[in-house]
Amino acid sequence: MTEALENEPVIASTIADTVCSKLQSAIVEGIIPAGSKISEPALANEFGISRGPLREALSRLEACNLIERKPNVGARVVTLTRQHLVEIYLIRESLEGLAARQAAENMSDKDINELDALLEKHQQQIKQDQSYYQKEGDMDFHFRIIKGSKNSHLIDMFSNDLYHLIRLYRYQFGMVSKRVPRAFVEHGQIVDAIRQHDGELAQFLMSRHIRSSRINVEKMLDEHLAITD
Amino acid sequence: MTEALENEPVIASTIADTVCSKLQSAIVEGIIPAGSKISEPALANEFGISRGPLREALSRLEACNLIERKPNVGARVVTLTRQHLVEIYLIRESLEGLAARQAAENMSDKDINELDALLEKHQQQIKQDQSYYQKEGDMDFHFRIIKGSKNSHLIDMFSNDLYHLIRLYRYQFGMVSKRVPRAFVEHGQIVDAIRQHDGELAQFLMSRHIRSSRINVEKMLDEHLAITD
DNA sequence: CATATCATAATTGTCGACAATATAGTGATA
DNA sequence: TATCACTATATTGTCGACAATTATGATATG
Repeated sequence: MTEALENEPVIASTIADTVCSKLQSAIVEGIIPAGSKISEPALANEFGISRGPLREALSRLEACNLIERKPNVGARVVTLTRQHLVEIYLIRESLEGLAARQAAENMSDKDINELDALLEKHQQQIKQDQSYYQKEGDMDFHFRIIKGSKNSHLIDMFSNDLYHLIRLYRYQFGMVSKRVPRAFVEHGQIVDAIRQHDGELAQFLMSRHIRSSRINVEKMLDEHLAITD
Repeated sequence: MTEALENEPVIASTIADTVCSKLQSAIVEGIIPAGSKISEPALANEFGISRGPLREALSRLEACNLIERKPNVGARVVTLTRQHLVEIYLIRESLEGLAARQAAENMSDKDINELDALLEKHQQQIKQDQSYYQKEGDMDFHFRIIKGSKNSHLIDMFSNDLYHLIRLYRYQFGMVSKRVPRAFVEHGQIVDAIRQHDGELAQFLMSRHIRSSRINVEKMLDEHLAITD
């Protein structure tokens, strides 16, 4: 609860901020479909704002890699290709391994207890409804570990860039894997390693966890087995 | 030479683009000192442009982590702390290890030959003038490997973010290490591994190379031995 | 009929002015 | 004297209009 207060010190948000958030959600959830062109006048009209703050929001979306802009031409929503997805997984394999290692070194007992609680909560959710865990819960866990690393630059990289792309992929490809039970077990192993402050082990387990996930995804993509349960 | 043409298809640069580049250089080279406040009217005046494109440039600088912006308050040039520097080194250790691995898998023979040529050139430069190699040459080498990974997202992350921060650190702390000869040897080992397409080895060597560099930097920072040769 | 050229329309980039917010300085009060 | 409140100033955020560039479609020509 202390955290909750610290995380939102003061929210002096500008129009560009709120619009950027809304657009992030809209793109991730596919409301603005992948590959579609973005018209500045149209969007500005829709939000009832001027083009100035909208352009600033677009700048940030470009930094998030959610849109691509060409000078004097315009912006398009990014389309996630298979190759790009693999690239992101490889990066996660590498970076989240580091995050787990630093989390094992830097997380406080309180942090770890909260992580445990999250795991417990996920177990409940899985019994009731796998889909939530698959879409957002898994992300919650991974993000928690990133934050636990206390590596501010690492946290930044995920918050501004990778986080949205991963969510985008989940919505866009929207396939349900049989790995959920297995992934949950692996999450438990990672937390154990962190609790023992075994950085090396945590790194190894996290890297392998994501690698397995990647291989699973590659297989599903190859077999065109999206949405097949 | 094919590459050279492909890399610069057409340069339809906007004002925001060029100003952003100039500001990047100015900040990295310390012309705009670390921690200094950025006044939008003043800067716009200096460049002879309006505040519109300047703000867009500032948005990108924020994405590069070269400045920090607070709503309704303004922008300040980032000041690189010791902790932040260590964070970046840890990230490089992780990411450039991955880059080396993928470079070993994906670099063509032509790419590798060019890498060899670069190494050769560096050897000449070291004999004449260590300082260039220290400041930019080393960066050239590392960036070349990143590009060699053919991992577009990885390349993006470095081009937009880490690259500038690393250069900033070099200028800001501006210390000369005795590791130059050793580092050069390690570069050679890495290229060898890449030539043999031994991804695992390349990854190991690159990670260790950066780790050594980090430890060296930490030691120098602890001893307050900046500028001491 | 296909291609090239040119004029038109639409979109993006840029500018200057106004509104909203934060900072600095002054004066009043405990 | 220190602290608080308030005013004045300066800076940032937002807007609407204009300029520059690109995309579109019609027309002419081989």
